[in-house]
Amino acid sequence: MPQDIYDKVMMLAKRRGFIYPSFEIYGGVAGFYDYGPLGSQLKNNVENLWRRFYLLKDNCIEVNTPTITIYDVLKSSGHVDEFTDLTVECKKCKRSYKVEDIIDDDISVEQAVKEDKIKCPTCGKKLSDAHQVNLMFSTTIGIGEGRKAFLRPETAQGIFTNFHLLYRYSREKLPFGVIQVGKGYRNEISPRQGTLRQREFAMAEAEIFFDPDDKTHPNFDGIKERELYLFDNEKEFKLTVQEAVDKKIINNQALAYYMYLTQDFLLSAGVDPKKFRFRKHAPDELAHYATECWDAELYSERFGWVECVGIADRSAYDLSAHIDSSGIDMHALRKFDEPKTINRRKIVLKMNVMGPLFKDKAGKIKELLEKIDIKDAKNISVTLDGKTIDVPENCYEIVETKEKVTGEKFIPHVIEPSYGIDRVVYFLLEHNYAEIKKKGEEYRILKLTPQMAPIKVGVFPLIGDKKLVDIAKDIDKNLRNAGVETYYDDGGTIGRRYARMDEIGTPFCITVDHDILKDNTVTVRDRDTTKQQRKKTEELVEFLKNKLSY
RNA sequence: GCGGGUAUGAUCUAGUGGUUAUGAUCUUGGCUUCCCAAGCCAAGUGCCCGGGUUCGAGUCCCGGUAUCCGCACCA
Repeated sequence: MPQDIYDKVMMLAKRRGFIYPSFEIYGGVAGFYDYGPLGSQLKNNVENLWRRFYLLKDNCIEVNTPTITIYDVLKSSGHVDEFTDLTVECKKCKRSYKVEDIIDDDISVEQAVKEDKIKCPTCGKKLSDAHQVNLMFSTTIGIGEGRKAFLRPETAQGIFTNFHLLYRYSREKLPFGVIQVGKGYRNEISPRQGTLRQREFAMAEAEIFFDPDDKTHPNFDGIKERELYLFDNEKEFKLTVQEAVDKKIINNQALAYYMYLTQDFLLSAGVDPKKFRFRKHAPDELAHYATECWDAELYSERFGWVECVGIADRSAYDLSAHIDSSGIDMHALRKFDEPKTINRRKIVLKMNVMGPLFKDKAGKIKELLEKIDIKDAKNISVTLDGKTIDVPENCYEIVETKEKVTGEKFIPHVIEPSYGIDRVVYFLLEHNYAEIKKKGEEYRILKLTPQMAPIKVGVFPLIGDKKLVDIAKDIDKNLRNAGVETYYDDGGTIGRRYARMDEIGTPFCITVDHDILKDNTVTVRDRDTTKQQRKKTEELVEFLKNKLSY
């Protein structure tokens, strides 16, 4: 029996082709959902609106990288170590532990569990239910042993691993932002709550790279007087973006700017402003890579406040990690206002002397010599394989040079807004779902914005008269050719057809009645007011395009 | 992963171990020619999966799966 809005929304979603449980004919699998025809279109509309905000408004660039990600990347990023622990819980004191931390190395985990060797370090009670907490799906690349890999738990790493190329693409100027829209995978222990927590899910992430000494944003002035909807774990309040930064409630301009962009996006998409807020992560709930994080939370009548967007300051965490493990230079250059001239003593090696003298070690010695700090022009030596090797004076020259230094290297910091698209899609359905009574019967309207609605216009002949049908079909075709998603319908009564469109959020309906034969006009009905206005057929495309534009 | 509830057409739902599984919504065709889910006629689609008990299981039992609630988990 339908009980609350979640049930009603999910019923409607399944019946009308928004969301289906995946693999249902084989019993279904928890954590997987299909988007049907209308759901796919709605999701596309959400993603495309998102792109408008990040690609157009914020001038980001977009990339696409594989969902299968090699071990090395996720090892460096910290995901491997944070994700593959066998954990146990103590039923009594409710603590959970990594098994490796509390048992001896010389017994296997299975054995330890069987023999009750695992005891709670805090209260001494027996621990049970050891289980693998590995939120990444693993796979192998190639046949046989193959190469270890995972399905990515976030799209971000594909951006970080290309940083040096993208930095060049952006003409070596900061800040610049890179986005990726795609699937992420987390092998959740027990996914629930429908599409709000899936094992395969759509994400839209932006990684914006900043100079850590300058976390300002070029568009900040334009939005600094706008209000942010904030929550400090006690009360909800509003502050302008500027105030939030001044009062240090939000650490820096960049973070605050992307919070506002996120708020603007969600409200434009049709999220109910009364069911929206930002909540700051407490220090102990921060992800391993984050130094500050704000969640955009949306309110569900069933589930309460749900995180839909995380906006994190990842600092230099990821780039540092990839520099360390790959050896690739992913630094950025901070240019000085004026190039500085630095006097340097430099060693110039005479390889024609060193070669014959050191033979196969010459190359390595050269590398070492180029790194050392030269204090004494004489008595130069290096340590190779534990042996000290003196380098005779005839092997090199010390020259005094003046070098122009144009800037200093640093590792950029990253601000990351990360969106769970499936959650946004669900909330658009829940927040826009409305029920009214019509003649005592329940009447459902999905008040999606015209921009988000999967179908923009219903096109109907008032009655099945062939003349009207032909004209209506013609109008339908013209609108489609003009790029407007339509739905032609001549089945059932006119009221039923309006009702069908209202239920899937179609904002407009065009009805062709007999007046078309006199003055070439049709009626255009507005979903929310049910008011109609007459329009000449030749005005339709322009009229609708105007209503549907962003 | 633990404990509890639930599972009947696309959706909602009735069903006491015993004929061909109830009703509604829905979909399709026909009549009606109509501006907000009208009516009439006809048709269509279903007992989550696997075992067991029984002469006989949608119904009882066991296991699985899905889903809901609570706990844990959600970097």
